[in-house]
Amino acid sequence: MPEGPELHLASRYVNTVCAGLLFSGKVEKSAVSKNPEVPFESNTYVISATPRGKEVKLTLMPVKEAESLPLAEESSTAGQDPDSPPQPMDVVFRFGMSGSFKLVPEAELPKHAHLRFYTRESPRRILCFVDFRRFGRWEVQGTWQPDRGPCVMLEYEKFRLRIPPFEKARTVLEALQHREQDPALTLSKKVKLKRENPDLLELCHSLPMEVFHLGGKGYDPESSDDFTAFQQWLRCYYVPGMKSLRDGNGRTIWFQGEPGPMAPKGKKSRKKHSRGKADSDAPSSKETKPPSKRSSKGSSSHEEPQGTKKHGRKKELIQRAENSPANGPKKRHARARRKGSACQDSPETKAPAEGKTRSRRRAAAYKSTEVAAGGSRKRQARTDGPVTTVIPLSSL
DNA sequence: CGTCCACGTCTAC
DNA sequence: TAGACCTGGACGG
Repeated sequence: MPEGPELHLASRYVNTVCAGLLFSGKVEKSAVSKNPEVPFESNTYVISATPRGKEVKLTLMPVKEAESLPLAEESSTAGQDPDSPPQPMDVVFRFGMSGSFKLVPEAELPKHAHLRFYTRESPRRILCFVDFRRFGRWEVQGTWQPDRGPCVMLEYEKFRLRIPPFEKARTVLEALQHREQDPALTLSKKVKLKRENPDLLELCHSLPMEVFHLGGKGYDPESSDDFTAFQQWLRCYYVPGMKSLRDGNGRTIWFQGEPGPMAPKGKKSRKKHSRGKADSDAPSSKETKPPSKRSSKGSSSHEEPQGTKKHGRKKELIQRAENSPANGPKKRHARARRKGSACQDSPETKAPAEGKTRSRRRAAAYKSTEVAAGGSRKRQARTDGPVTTVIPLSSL
């Protein structure tokens, strides 16, 4: 679950479920993951988490057991000097598109659990890093990525610093200044006005905060099938009647009203998927199909959202929205597909068949702040938050 | 069955 | 600035 607020919630989840929980042994990595092994081993350790933007740091902290050093017992330290206790270790995670943490009974190891921390209890449990698409990364003894933007949850004030170097951005910020209210007002009045009439920068913070306060409704591995609260919260993303366009990076931007003067015009041909190189993980097959060319042009931004039009999603969404008993029989899951896909992910487990279909229609509406940020962000900067390096005046 | 799409980075041209 | 990296659900034929 990759959005900023969700990583924040993931961190809280880990700290909640792991509070007072003792872990033991080695950290186990799935065979298919290309991420590094985590060479940590301890008889007894605890786990805590720290969030920052779109990263979460797990700290593995060995616990000194005051009384438990019976000599014979320490046989389990493979490559470790028995005399020196294991050192604490930090592991920094990025979640990619689908990463999450989940604490489960050992008997219920989920599919795609690529990193596993075992508890010490008798029926063991496992804290898993679950990531079915495997875009997530972790780094042993990692630190926060240096060129990331500030955390919208914890470092919001940094967004107010560093006036962007380009004129238009400065103009915009000046415009925000000019919105300042009457200096004669009391502070509480000013705060109140600001709350009622938030500017762009204000929203960069308040939106993720709102998601965070949805709490378990938005991110909760225990009841991860229920996204209704989050969907209710969304105003544009996949909301019927809203428009969407693809930006220069091929990302679909949802919005209401006019797209603005910087809207993508040309609509270049889409990315195509073709070659897939046979990985040890991949199901072989002949991947030599010609680049399927389809050039969807003409991004008529009025009309319906492009994505919805093409695939009838709008219908689907309206249907969902109207999914009340009064609407008569829907054919909804007319064909419940049960594909027994070759799950190479966790070969050693019999992947509990888990038939729930999770809704995919959930994501990052708060990201819509990027719409206003225009396309000119710093080259390499990751999109942790609205690191609005340039906010063209015209886009406001 | 094939195509398209999805909450994000990375890196090779 | 395109692909690459992945899995899997929805949909079209």
